[in-house]
Amino acid sequence: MGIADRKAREKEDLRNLILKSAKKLFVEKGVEQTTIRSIAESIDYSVGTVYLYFKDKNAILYALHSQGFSQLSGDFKVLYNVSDPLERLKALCKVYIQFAGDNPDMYDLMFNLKAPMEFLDAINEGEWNEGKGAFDVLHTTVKQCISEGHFTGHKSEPLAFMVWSLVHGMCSLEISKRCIGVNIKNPETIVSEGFAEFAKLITRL
Amino acid sequence: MGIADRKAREKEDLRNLILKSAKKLFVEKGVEQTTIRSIAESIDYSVGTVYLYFKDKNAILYALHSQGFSQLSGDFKVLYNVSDPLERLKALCKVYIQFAGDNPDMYDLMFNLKAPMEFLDAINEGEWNEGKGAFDVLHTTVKQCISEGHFTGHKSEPLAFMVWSLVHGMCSLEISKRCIGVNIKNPETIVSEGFAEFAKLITRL
DNA sequence: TTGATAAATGAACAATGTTCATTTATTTTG
DNA sequence: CAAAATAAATGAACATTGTTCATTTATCAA
Repeated sequence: MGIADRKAREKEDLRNLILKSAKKLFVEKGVEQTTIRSIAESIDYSVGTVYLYFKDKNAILYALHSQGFSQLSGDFKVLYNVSDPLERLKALCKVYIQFAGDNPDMYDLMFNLKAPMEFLDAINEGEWNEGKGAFDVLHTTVKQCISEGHFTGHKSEPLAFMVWSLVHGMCSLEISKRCIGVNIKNPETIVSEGFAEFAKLITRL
Repeated sequence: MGIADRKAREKEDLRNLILKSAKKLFVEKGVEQTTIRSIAESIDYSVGTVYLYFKDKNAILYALHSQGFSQLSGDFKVLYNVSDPLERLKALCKVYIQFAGDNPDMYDLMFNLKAPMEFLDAINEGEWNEGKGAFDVLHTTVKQCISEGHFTGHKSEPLAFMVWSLVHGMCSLEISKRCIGVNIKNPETIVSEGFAEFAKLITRL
């Protein structure tokens, strides 16, 4: 059916238009300041139409949340070129940090906002495939580091979690501007400096 | 003036009552679900009265934010008993993690919520003494580790930031339940296991 | 007792997320 | 092609929020 196809395509298009506009407004004005009305208005549709495509505001947040993880996964693809596991581990952290720095609002949405996860709870049984995929890349890399003789006596999963926590913590603190409040000398470069210390630290192991 | 004193005390009392009740509701129902009306109702005062004692909702959040840092600083006091800097550094992390685990909602309010920081921006020039104090304890400890021969070739401030990021990241990921979504085998123990890996790692340096 | 000051009230407002009866557009049917 | 059926879109209406402020009530000083 060509007509059904076209209608499906049109529905998909409008759905994407809503998401695109919502993301733009989120980045510009923040999640809380972005109203369904403003989203609707920005694409010249009525409020009700938005609710025809998304159950509620959290559903929009979750959809963007998913898009964010797709993008991050895409960014991770450059890691295929790095054969040495330890170098790949460090490169992975850098890609992660770069992503957070380039898309702070998106990062916040993905990791700090609770709304998308609540939506996830409500829908299925907490299955969060995007996040799982990203963590697996890290975990696998750590395992490869270990099997190449690094991190002797360490367990892969807690170690991977530790690395994730480290980079996530740096990005979160930077994004929420807690570094500035705490009077760090160079808030602009503290993340890369902090990570450099970590890289130095693990290179010897 | 005894009367003026009593009145000042009464004002202080009511202010604290509002805070106490607000904190209780925040912990029970979450920050967003707690309305000014519900706070007022729970202490049998009218909505307007709450606004007599706090400029707006963010002011309440910031007051609790400050209380949280006071509590954390208090918890840090046990560290005076630990003379070895490296042991003290590890103990500091443990106290931090313990605090976050015991008061997840408070921790979230202190480190993830943007509202209190926005309030801070609005009032004075981003001076955030409570946070500064807590970071200084960490920074000083790291410096002492270095002067005792640990972490050779590392810079104290970025290293302190790295440690802070690590524990903050672990606590944040745990509190926001991202660990569960990502299919970590034992989400209940991953924080202590992750930290154990870190402790093992720095003990050799 | 009375007037002034401070404290407390709650109705009212604007903004928000959300719903749903109604209208409009599109497709299918006779 | 007209009419019925289906799908899509609308926006007025509702409940709930943070916030304000004219009014009332309580407290104190003269």
